[in-house]
Amino acid sequence: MAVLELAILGLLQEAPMHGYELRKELTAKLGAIRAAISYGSLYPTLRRLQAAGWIAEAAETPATAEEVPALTSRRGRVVYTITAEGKERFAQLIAQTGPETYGDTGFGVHFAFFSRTDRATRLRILEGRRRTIEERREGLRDMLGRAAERLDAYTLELQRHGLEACEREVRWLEELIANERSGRAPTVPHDGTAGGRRDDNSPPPPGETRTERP
Amino acid sequence: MAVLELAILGLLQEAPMHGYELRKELTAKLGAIRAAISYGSLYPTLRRLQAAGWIAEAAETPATAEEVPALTSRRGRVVYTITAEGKERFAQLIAQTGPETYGDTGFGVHFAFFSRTDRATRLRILEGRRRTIEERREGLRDMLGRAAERLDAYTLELQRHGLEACEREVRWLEELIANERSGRAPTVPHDGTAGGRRDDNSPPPPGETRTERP
DNA sequence: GGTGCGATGTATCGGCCCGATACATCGCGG
DNA sequence: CCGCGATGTATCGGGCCGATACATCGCACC
Repeated sequence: MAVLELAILGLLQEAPMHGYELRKELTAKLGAIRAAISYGSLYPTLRRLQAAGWIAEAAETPATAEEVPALTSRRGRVVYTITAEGKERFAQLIAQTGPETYGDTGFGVHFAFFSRTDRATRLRILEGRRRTIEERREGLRDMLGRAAERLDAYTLELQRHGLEACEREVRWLEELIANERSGRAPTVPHDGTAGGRRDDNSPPPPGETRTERP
Repeated sequence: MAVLELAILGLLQEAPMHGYELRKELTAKLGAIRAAISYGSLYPTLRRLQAAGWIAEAAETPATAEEVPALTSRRGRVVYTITAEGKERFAQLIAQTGPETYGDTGFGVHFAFFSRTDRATRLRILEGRRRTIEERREGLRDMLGRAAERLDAYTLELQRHGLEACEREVRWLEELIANERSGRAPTVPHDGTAGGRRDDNSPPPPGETRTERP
């Protein structure tokens, strides 16, 4: 359910990471959605995921143990790895869609992991989101029509701006949906990395698909 | 600090209301910002505001008391009124600006009450928001430039869409700022209701400014 | 004349996530 | 040699949400 849970599980599938690094990657991946993830959310979530068995702690020991045993009692960065159950959990979360999947942040985080989502689910989410935004749009239109005289000029201007944003997003979603249906990747092919022409993306070629990381 | 606190205080200044009605007005006024206010936030907040003395309970008795005393022990709708201290609190909250004023929801709720805000503060908020969005925009530009190859096509597309939204909002804010400086009200004069040509809006003509309400 | 259903209305509980805060290490420039 | 910013882990209080429960009223439908 939670946004962070999904995002952490997704990122740890690319590479093991410690909290600080995780936050940076999270901020990069979700930068368009929310400003920055707070440690006040991150660390408790990590603890929760670990307790559930989705992720495991792999304390970073400097090559050989016994080395520098207690000088300042260096706690060292705590590196987390995703477990097999965690991968299962991620797959389950990414595939299941509900009303909250179509809210602003819910949709954002799902979209950010579309390259790990099968096409049918992608379409389902895209269409659900479109539906949701269309309803919001209708609500704003009604308000700008019927109840216009009850609201002051600033509130009206806010609604107007919101309405425009809705219309724009619907158009965007429509494009994405058309692309999905025709088997293409999102706009601007860039190179071939994740763009190509496959009509589904089954679990990325076995062998973990991790990006290189020092 | 809280969004709801500000919004409730602002709405109760237009007319006394009970919870259910308050939620509808809240949803209308903030419809462009957040979907719908949850009762799970609303009622506890009302309790908090009442405890602090910003609002007061005015139990709705059907004309004469003693009438229909205990049949089904009708609890009746609880109507809330803003107190003098509440109005003071509102004025203080609306005038004080900080980093959280420039976040998405913080800005939205402040903007929705701009007709109760003096022009200097309006300009300060508008410019602070612009600054904030410009920074977000730069962050997204950097990501689409430097780190483009680290991200998949979908994440990239999400950033691109977010970047466009930022650019659009900056343009919108620029217009609003120009309008404020020139002493005009927000775009589209509509009629004269709240739009006219006053260069400040001192507390709306004494006498409560309440809209008619049955 | 009953019956069910949607709108009205108040309220609580568990849980996610945020902002503030605290504390410790490291490398670098002044 | 001293401060300062980046790296790094962690807790606490509190706002807000989603689910849930419960009660009344009026209207349509049978």
